Amino acid sequence: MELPKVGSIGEYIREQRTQAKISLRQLAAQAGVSFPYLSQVERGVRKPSAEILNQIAKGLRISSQALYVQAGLIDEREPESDVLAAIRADVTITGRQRQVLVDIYESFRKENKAAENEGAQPTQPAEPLDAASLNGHATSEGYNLP
Amino acid sequence: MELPKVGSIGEYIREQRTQAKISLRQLAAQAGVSFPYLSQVERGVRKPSAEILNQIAKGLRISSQALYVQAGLIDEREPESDVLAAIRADVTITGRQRQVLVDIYESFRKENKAAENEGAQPTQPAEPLDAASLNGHATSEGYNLP
DNA sequence: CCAGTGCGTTTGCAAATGCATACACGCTCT
DNA sequence: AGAGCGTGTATGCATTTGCAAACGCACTGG
Repeated sequence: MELPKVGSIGEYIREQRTQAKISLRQLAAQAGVSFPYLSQVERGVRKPSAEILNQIAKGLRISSQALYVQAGLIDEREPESDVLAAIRADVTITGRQRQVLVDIYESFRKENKAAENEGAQPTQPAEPLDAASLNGHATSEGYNLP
Repeated sequence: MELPKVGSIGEYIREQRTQAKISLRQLAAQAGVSFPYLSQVERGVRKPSAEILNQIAKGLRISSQALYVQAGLIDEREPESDVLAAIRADVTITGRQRQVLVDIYESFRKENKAAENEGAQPTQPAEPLDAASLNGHATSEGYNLP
């Protein structure tokens, strides 16, 4: 067994960045790293240290552990905590709210899977979500909910 | 700001090692790193990369995450809700999708809390997010909070 | 007494990280 | 035509990682 996803950490970061629709420099600024270095990291030229990885995770607003798992730095013995199970087990929300969350999550999964199978389609496949209507700019300013 | 815990990771490793009653060289061998380097790491002279950390964790038979937390590489905020933790740890959705889910969930929580205190009076009738526009079919009937 | 073995530490040194600077390309104005 | 601003990329260089080899110290036993 060779290591399948050794270099995938860079791809993953770039994927997350482009999905978030922020530029390399923006992410670098938010993460507190230099943009040329981030570029090299995304292409697998350089392998970032844990600190850099952590800061990138912060800049991307994703969990550090997700990055570590992708980088193969965590054995991921756990079945990547099931979101649906957690939602169903939550007693602080109503049944209807639960249903909304489940539906949205599943639709995300479905569209992501569809995007995968589409291969490299230059045009953005169906814009999966009107996230802009939720928070406007998720990137620069902090998001605010009423 | 965050410089104090630089050496604590080394202390932690050494603590774990002595507690396991194995020598520096033994641990180095099991972890697949050189013993001189491990010595430096334990005294805070060198700061190991994530890979080394992961291997040391393996050698110590402890969870990688414990080490990362000690090294300050994982923020380990309070347990939060299981739902949020699961969402943040999910690698199958994009950062923006993640943020949408988090926002929706938090808004649910907030409104529920407001409903508790106010009795049955909807404090803010304006829906914080039109999640229905995200997936269209998910909640055709809409979801007015009780 | 001092060879043999274990321990942890120090000492160079190749290789890598991470940054600042400069570069090439694309786009929009005036 | 350019100037200007945006993107991502190559290059030079200080700093650091991480290792192999050599070191000092304590304990054994032939």
